[in-house]
Amino acid sequence: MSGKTTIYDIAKALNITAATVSRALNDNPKISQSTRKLVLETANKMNYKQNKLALALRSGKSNNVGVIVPRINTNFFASVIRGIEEGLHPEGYQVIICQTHEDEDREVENVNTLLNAQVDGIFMSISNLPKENNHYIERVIQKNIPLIFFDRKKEMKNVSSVTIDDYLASYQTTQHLIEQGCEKIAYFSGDRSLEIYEDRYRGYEQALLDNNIPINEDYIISIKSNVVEGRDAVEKLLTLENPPNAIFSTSDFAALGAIQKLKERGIKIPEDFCVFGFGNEPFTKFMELSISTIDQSPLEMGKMAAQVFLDKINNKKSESKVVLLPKLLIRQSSTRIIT
Amino acid sequence: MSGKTTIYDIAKALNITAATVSRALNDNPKISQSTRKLVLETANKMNYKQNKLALALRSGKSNNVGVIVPRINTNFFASVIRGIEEGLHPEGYQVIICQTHEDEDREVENVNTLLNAQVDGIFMSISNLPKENNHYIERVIQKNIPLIFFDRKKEMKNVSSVTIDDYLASYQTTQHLIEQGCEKIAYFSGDRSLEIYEDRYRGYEQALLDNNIPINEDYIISIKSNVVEGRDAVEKLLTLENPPNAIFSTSDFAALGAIQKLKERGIKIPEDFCVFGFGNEPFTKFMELSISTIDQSPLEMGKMAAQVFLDKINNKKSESKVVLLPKLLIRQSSTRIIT
DNA sequence: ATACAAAATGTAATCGATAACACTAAATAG
DNA sequence: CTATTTAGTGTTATCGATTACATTTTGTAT
Repeated sequence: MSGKTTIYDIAKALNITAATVSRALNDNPKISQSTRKLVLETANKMNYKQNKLALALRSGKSNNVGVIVPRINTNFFASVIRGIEEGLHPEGYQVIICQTHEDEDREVENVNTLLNAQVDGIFMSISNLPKENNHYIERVIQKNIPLIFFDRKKEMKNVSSVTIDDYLASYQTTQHLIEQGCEKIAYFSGDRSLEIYEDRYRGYEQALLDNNIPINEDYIISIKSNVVEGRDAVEKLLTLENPPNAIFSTSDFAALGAIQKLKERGIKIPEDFCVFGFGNEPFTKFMELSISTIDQSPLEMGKMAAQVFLDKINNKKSESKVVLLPKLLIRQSSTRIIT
Repeated sequence: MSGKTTIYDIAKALNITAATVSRALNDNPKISQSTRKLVLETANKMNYKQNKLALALRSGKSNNVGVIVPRINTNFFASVIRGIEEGLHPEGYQVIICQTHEDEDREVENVNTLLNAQVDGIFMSISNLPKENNHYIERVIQKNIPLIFFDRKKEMKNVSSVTIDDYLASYQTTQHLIEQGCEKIAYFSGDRSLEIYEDRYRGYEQALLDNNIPINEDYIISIKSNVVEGRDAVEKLLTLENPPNAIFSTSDFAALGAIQKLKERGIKIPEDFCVFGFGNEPFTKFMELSISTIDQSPLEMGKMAAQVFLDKINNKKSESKVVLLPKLLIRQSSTRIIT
């Protein structure tokens, strides 16, 4: 009795067949009330639990979905996953999580693993820039398994996506900084071969152009999302002949690093210098000098992604491109003028 | 051609049987080099991927493990999960994540779901205090599925656990605060019906006793882990006739709330008041006034839990109780004396 | 009581991979 | 040149649940 009761065990106990047991358990109309009741009672007594694997093999649906993210221990990704989980759990789906650690090979491997596991759908925030090598993504599409990109998407046919309007977020932020009296705005960019970072850059650029501010290439620095890179970037900026008086960082962590370094140099924020982050990491709110940032509504993003998946599964829509509105959180680090 | 190649398809293509194909793919010795090569080539050409579900059904091993946590979007749990994932991925396991939202029913439900899904092991940080109702846990043990508690454990036979030495962490912290000249130490406690919170309380208590400081019941406040509760608790403490001059909070978030409120009241930290948190949330380090806290090594905890699971699976050990050492991170919020 | 419809149950195939056992063919021993 | 080993394949049952189809039982009408 290692605790594995199957419908055959129940059938044997009641001297009927497994088919009847199955029908009873599934509320099949072709069954008498008496046997149904008997089966249900016995199943309960024998502590029967349906083997989802057997079901999955037969039905071709595993009731699992996969989520592929660069890493899970950042607020953003953890929250999106939570959103997906909350959206899908009521429908009986379990979430399988894979991390790529920003590694391209790992991403390919993860996709394959999930396909082997027969997941019913894949949610993914891409880590790399699958140059021409979309092979592994094509395979998902071919197998007709719903694929939903979130945040870091890639424009493709037959693939859904849920993102925020990164262009708008960036445009509005830049506009805000200009309104605060900053015209020399440095920009910390992520890898622009990823669509979101390209969109953000375009927003920044356009806002400057619309305000007749020329683009200064010296102000544009490519960084990775961490504190140290923010510090280093500021150091570089301050050595310029004509240093900036604001930073729009596409990473909250880099924004934090920038603030640290600026303070060390005795530069006053926001009086002398404004800083704006991106992502609404929890710490941005907690700081003594709270950091202005952009909220990407990760929880809603996850829930929306779940909904897109369900719509596809239920044949309501074949493909959706959902774009959420960014929320500018204007806090102390960029507030000179109180309106 | 929806992209589902099975070994039968390969067999048919080569005019051999599925058994032979299976043997070829599994490097079975009873096969000729020529057919093996042929099969491998054909499998590759037909883009064959093994169906893990079929394998799982037959072998009884799903190669999935389940993780049950209160929530995933906090640094601690996200990091533990990351650790588990990193420890298990090389062995071919996938991680399925479930959240309880601190709800007892949800916890029971999650365990059942994971059992149905035939997971090979369950990692869990318990949300509730299964009074006498250990039924759902017993079932896991009966089915002989490795169960590993982490952090929030419950002492049980046949169940492994990975925790830090909460008693020691608490004792050392209290001792540290006393050494900093604080003898009136308030204590923010979690729910003491959970073992970890009881252990932490005992450490606090013992350290005071060992220093001949009487316990002041007014200083002991039960809180939930968030900023607001920390603020409220401080307010209460400051109305006391004899208010404390230090707080040891078992939650970083509450510690942050406390610091905010103390500053608003013009109380200087650490000169007039020391604060110590618990958990090493990222923000504690980033604050202008960095917050002293205790690191629980969540990544290592996860990796260790993974190892404990593997040891059990491989019959190396039947049950392990691993206790990691806490790391006191003494930062500005509790540093009066610089040694 | 007979015929026939309706209800309830049984039989067997299926999902995909594996493995114990059976079998064929070639290889070696005598 | 026959006997026996052995390398290589084939046959078939299995994991657990579901379901189309077949069969039995029950109920109803005449």
